Amino acid sequence: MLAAEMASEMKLNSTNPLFALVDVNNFYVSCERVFQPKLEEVPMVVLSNNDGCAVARSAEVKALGVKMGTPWFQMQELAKKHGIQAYSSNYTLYGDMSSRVVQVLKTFTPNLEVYSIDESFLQIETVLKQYQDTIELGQQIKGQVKDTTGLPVCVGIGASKTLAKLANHLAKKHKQFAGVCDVNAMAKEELYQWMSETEVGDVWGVGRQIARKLKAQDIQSVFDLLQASPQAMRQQFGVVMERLCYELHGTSCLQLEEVAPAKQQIIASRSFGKPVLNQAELAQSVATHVARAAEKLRGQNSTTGALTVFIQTNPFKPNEPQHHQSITMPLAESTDNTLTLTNAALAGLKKIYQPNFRYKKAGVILNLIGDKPMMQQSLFEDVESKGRSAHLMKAVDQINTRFGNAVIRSAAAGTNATKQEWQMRSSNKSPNYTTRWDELPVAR
DNA sequence: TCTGGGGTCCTAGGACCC
DNA sequence: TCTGGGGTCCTAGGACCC
Repeated sequence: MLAAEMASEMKLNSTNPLFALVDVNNFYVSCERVFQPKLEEVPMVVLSNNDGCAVARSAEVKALGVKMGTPWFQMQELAKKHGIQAYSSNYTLYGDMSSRVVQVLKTFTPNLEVYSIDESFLQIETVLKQYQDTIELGQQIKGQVKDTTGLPVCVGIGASKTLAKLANHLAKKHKQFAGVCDVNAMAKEELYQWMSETEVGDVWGVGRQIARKLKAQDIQSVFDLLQASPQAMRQQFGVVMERLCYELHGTSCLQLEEVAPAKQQIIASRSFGKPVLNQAELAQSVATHVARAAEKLRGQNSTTGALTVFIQTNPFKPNEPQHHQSITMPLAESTDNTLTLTNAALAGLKKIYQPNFRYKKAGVILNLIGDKPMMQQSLFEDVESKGRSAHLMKAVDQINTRFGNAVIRSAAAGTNATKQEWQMRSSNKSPNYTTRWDELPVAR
């Protein structure tokens, strides 16, 4: 290599970002263990709402082959055989522990993105000079978090977020890394070796579907994916996949997001422990969900212009009659008022509720995009038989009965009605089409 | 009998406008 | 009335994440 090239490469390296991903091991399980040290080494799981399924597994349970999301009732025998203990989840506790971890991480660098309840990305190239090397920094982070919170973490380091994720995966899986892995400092040959031993499905952003399609073309390992042309991957899977390929090559495409953007939607929903058969009980649960959602809404200083209510029967019981329905209620003006939202939600529920179904889940969604009233119509019932126009008409009818002068956005989309028939009025200032039911034409 | 609760981004394709 | 290109806006649905 020429001196000039080397110099330019050095310069490039000095400004290139370096990411560390800090991830708590078996987060929920580890939280429980902090407060009950006797659970250390005990095979255990933390269960979802209603103690339905395992949402966290200790290392011992993972080793037994128990998958994430396994229903608790399905692992009864295994639990008995291996003495697996189960705990109900305590999200308040986990949230608190999570922020303590973040506080510790912020003492290393303010350039930090809280990615999930148990993971943060740190941008570390600027603070590196205070340490011997990246491994030293990683070990310091790991030690500090453990000393301060009692929680075990692994640290993965790489030139892109995707590589940091991969490094974290290696640190978790292979003991010889002692919890800290830097794929950036690795010799190329070694990295490629690890990559060829790691399944392509383990890459951040490659889910089940894409992994299946990749494997069908004999792209089995991360290394195989690295060999593929990003352009070809884009052709097949889209731009997200292309970015992912570049990231694997060490070109950072995904930036650190230090300020969490405001949510675009807020969901509050729950499954019922046992089937619910009447509207009154559904109403009660919906009201609770609205209250929670409204709290979250105020928490981020937003208002919402529309609210979706949905109710569902149990999809795991295909032999029972299924009823999945939702309705979006536009609001006269954007609000964060619990009472207003509750009234709209209950009115919506009244419209979609049908007796003689065994309901398993209810929830509400607040749509916040642009703070504008927003309509999303999705009534699933009878779509096939009635066709789309009839379907839409019914939706419009339902809303209009309640609101008289309904705000309908894009109501004409997907129907056979022409522009003249619909006579929609719109302007740039008000992107919503306002119309009345009695002005709507009959769908053909 | 018992199967979580959140979120995001992207694409395809229709309606519409000029 | 027909044809058509270029562009925007919108929704549904798929795929992914923890």
